[in-house]
Amino acid sequence: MAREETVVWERPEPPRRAAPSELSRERIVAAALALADADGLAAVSLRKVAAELDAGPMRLYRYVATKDELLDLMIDAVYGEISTRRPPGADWRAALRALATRTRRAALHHEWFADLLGGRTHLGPNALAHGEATLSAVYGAPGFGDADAAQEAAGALNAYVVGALRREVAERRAERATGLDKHAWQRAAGPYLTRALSTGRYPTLSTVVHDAAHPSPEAIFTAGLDLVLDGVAARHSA
Amino acid sequence: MAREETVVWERPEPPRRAAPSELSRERIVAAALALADADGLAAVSLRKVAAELDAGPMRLYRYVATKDELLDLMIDAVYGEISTRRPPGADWRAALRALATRTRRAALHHEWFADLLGGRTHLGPNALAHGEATLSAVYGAPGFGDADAAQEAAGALNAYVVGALRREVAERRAERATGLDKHAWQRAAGPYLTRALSTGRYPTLSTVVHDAAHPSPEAIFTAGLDLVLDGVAARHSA
DNA sequence: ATCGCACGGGTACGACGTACGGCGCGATAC
DNA sequence: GTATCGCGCCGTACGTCGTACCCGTGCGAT
Repeated sequence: MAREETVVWERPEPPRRAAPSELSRERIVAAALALADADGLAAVSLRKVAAELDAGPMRLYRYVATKDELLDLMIDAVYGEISTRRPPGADWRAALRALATRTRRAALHHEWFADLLGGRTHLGPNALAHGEATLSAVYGAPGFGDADAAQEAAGALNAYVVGALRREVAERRAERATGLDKHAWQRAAGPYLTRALSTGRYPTLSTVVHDAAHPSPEAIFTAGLDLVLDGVAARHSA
Repeated sequence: MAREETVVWERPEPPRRAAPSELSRERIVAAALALADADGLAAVSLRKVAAELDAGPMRLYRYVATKDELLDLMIDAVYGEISTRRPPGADWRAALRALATRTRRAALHHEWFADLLGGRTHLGPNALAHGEATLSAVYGAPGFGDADAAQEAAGALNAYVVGALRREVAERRAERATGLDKHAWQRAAGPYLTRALSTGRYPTLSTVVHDAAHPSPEAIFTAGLDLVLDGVAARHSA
């Protein structure tokens, strides 16, 4: 650093006790969440997170071994926002419904969460708590004694939620990209789609798209959710 | 380029008719698939794909506007590998089962496909054909006249498949990362998990993990699949 | 007061997606 | 036949990324 190239007088003071900004995983993750919420996952870089905390990039490596690890922490933070409290007096079905709905709310609040959902095994404490809540909703229920049955039900439900949320977020983004137009998506989303559908190569698809009532995203989510829960119930009674 | 800074004799010839390597979307996508299959999605960069075809990076931009567009083409190429032919004499249930199973096979063959599943709206011709096949399996079935019901069933099934495949691929990778050990995953996957489970904070989770039979991934996939199909059937008869 | 060591984090590297603009080629005008 | 023009292809270069490396700093032992 500027060995002798200037005289003392015009050489800056040593970097003011560097950056006395206190760091912690919590502060780091909070800053990362803020960036991701504001501008998407792509806006989360170690450099930007660090800058947000008045630090150089490498300081973060004391708290996090790799960028992926930061993402893991972010995921678990969101799981932490999803309450796992069971509504009082709720049967297994209502309990599962509540968990799924809350997960959906979290994913819509942090759209980047959907990008990460199911991408790597989530083993953070909050994710485990979420898994615990899901499993205990069915495992305790009468007639659900089998551990395998419980795992199967919880796994299937979870898979549905992951897939449904990813699709919903993807559609929401596509919609937003074609201008903020309200529900003109299925006919405005690129004249391309209209053209593709009118080629006659996808007859069922175009009939269905044309005839369907296009319910709200929330209605679609709950309809599919109930469908899966019906499947769980079918196994349950058998 | 080297305006006059050397004499002719030591100035290289003009770049030999550049690279006469013939390009096409097909060749580009094929090269990208090969890279992704070999080393994962992260290994797919425009530079590497181009290099594979003896071209400079920018040549690809004649065929593809952006890297995301290349990814879209890759996705559609995989959808193209998934046969949409309906098994002869199959009812709606068998038809959906066949589609889901084939999708799974494709995702296990191209693990990176799972990374992209559900991430953006898939509107390529092969993806549309896949959607057509899914919808027509239920829309034609007796008692499935309602377009909304068909869309609901197809959507729920698709969401399940996306979530289940992402989880399966993620687990497979985690397993591979802890050494190639066969099925020691649930007890070796980090002593961390064992420790976490023995804290007593996840009682159901640890009971279930301990008691469950841990079936093969394929069995898990089909079990969940049948559960969802049961749900579809429940709606169907109603 | 001096020395030695450990380690925190700044500097720098290689790779990325792609904006930009200059070079070379084909078409047009004489 | 030659000179000029314009366009479009793609090489060069920029800004950014994750993180390896290693130097300088500050502390504990002497």
